Order: sequence, then structure tokens, then C-alpha cells
Amino acid sequence: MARGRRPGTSSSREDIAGAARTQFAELGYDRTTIRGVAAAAGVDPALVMHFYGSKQRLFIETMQLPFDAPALADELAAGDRATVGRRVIEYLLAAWEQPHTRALFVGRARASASEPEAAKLLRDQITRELIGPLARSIGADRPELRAALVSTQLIGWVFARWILEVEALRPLDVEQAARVLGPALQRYLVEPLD
Amino acid sequence: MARGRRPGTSSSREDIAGAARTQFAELGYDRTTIRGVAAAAGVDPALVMHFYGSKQRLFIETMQLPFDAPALADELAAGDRATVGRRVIEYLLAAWEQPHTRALFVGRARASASEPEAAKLLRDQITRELIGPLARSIGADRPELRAALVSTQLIGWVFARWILEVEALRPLDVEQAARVLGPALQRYLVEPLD
DNA sequence: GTCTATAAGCAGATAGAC
DNA sequence: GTCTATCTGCTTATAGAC
Repeated sequence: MARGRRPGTSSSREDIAGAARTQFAELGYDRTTIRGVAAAAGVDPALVMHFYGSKQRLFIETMQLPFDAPALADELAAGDRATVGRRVIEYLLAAWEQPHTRALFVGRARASASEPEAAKLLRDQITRELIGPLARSIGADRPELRAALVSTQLIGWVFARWILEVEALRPLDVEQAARVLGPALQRYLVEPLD
Repeated sequence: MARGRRPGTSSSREDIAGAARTQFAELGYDRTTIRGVAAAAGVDPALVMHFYGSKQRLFIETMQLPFDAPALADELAAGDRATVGRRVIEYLLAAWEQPHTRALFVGRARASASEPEAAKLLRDQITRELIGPLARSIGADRPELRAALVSTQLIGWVFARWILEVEALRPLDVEQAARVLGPALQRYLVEPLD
């Protein structure tokens, strides 16, 4: 067991990060303000600047995904190729049910709509770190196109379900949604495309 | 032929509308400013307010779709049920190739990420005016869910192709993209969902 | 680590002259 | 229909005391 007082004299840095994630997810990039984040975290706005330097760096440093994307891609690619689409969507749908993880994805999607840097971040993470490696790992033809197609469906789900909040999608639980979306991803990932 | 001078002494109103559409599409809602639109249209900012009253009304009045959605839904629903998915995506992909029409869809998607009113507008138009009626017209079970699923794929395509600008999607022409996306929409619209 | 004070700028909206 | 001038409020960011 750790004894004595841990380094750092307060939890302000993490309080700020948590408040930032919530606000980026709910308000988008532009409407999230340093002042608003500071107020929600119960600190002075200047302290936010002290820790993160700028609004853009606050976004980048607090909105990183908490898992190792390439490793996850390998894990999902391993196993039966006939059910890989289902595994992918099931993993992500479960992740999006958790408010903390969902905030990261929704915040990134919202920010991408107005902040080009955020769009680049999302695009690269999708094509280069998660879905891209996954598609290559599977060994199908045209992996870049397949990864991009999978991404369209994933982004569209996040946008419709959590940003537009389309009513008809709400009653679906993870298993039902996976059953509906799985075949689409399966086709994009491994089946002949035309 | 119409003779004489038409009513209205200038094209300022339409100049403003055109500039607004372009900026909403490229910058999103928050970063589009009355002042910026006025500058692009070559008029005074106060003139924008004179014509449209507020920024929100400028958005709503200039970003209306130029076609009659319910009528289009009927038109697309008529014909072979086995190819309706293909007809829908072909029509929309062709529409999105035209910069003027594309600006409306992209602008609405961008705005929906930050402005709740814009999200409501997009959600209602999708579920109540275009895809919803289409799904009901076809006569499949669970039309609301089917319409919502179709919407996820359509929004995801617009977002990935025109906002994230994913490289792998760019080389596809209308016909190629329709061949890839058609089966997904076809399944969401008429095939058994699980 | 935390705060006060403030710089410097841009936003939407209004009033009213012409 | 068009413009000038301005109000009011907000933003990110900096400098520096404690």
C-alpha cells in the first residue's frame, strides 16, 4: 500500500479534465469555453490555462481515447472472420453505453464539425489506428476503402443516436443494435463489395 | 416573356443567402458570423439583420432544401421494391455532387453538431419528411426504425466524405459509391432485420 | 498551484439617419 | 434598402502577485 501523501497537492487537474470532457461532448468545441470549464470544475479560468496552455491543447490532451487502438484492432481481428463485423460493433456499442467513453466519441464528433484540427485527429485515428489496421489485419482486398466504409456507418450511428438523438434508435439495447448493424459492417469488412 | 423591371431594387437578399449557405457549409454554425456573411456578400452587416432578423433565422431561411421531400419520397418508393435502396442512394449521391445542394446538407450536418435547433430540424426532416415517409411508403415492418437506420448510413457518409474528408472515399464516383452503399440501404429498408 | 487584473478583440443585436 | 454608430457582452490569452 502507498504510504504518505501522493504527489500533487490537489485534484484540480483531473477536475478540469473531467469538466472539459463533459462540456466538449455536450456543447461542441466552440461553445465550450475555458471559463465554463473552470466554473464547472470549481477553479479559476487562469488555472486551466496554467495546466493546458490553450483551448486546443485542452481538447487534445483531455479527449484521448483511454485504450490502445492498435492493440484493440488486433484483438478484434483475431478470431472467426465470419463474425468480425459483429465483434467490432458489439465492442463499440458497449463502449458507447458508458457515459465517460461516450463523451470522448461524441465530443470528438461534435468538434470535428467545426474545428478542422479535430476532424484531422478523428480521421487519422479511424483510418490509421483503429479501423484501418483492423481491415488490413483481416486481409481482405482494398482495406483502406473497407475501413472508410465501416467508419461511415460508425460515425453515422454516433451522430444519429447521440447528437441528433433520433427516437427510433433509443429503445435498442446493445444486442439488438449489434444484430442490426453487424451484417452491414461484416459486408464492408470482408464480403465482396460489388 | 416578362417585361419591365422586376420587383426589388437589388440582388442583395440573394447575395446574402448565397454567402450564408457557403459559410454555414464550410465553417459550421458558430464560426459563421453575420459580419463575415455580409463581407462575402459585399453588403453591410446591418442589412443582413434587416432582411433576416437574427442569425438563427438566417440559417433556417437560407438552408431549406430546394425540393419537395414528401413528393420525392413517393417518387423513390414507387417502383421495384428490390432496388429501392439503390434508387435512394443514387439520387442522393448525385445531389451531393452538386456544390449548391451539397452545401445545404453539409451545412445542416455541421450546424447540428453545435446548435440544438439545427439538430432538431435535421432530425425532423429525416424522420418525418424524407426517409420516414419513404419507409412507410414501402410498407415494410417497423418503418421508423428502418428510416432511422438508413439515416445513420446517409449521415455517416456525408460526415466522412465531406466533413472528415476521408481519402479512401474520394475516388468513388456516384455509380461506384451507389454499388457499395446500395445493399446496406436495401437491407435497412426492406429485408428482415435480424 | 492558485489567484487578480486586464489586455485586445470579436460577437449579435439595436437605434436611427438618409 | 442601405448605412453609421454604438451598446453590451462574451471570448482567449497574458502578466504577475502571493
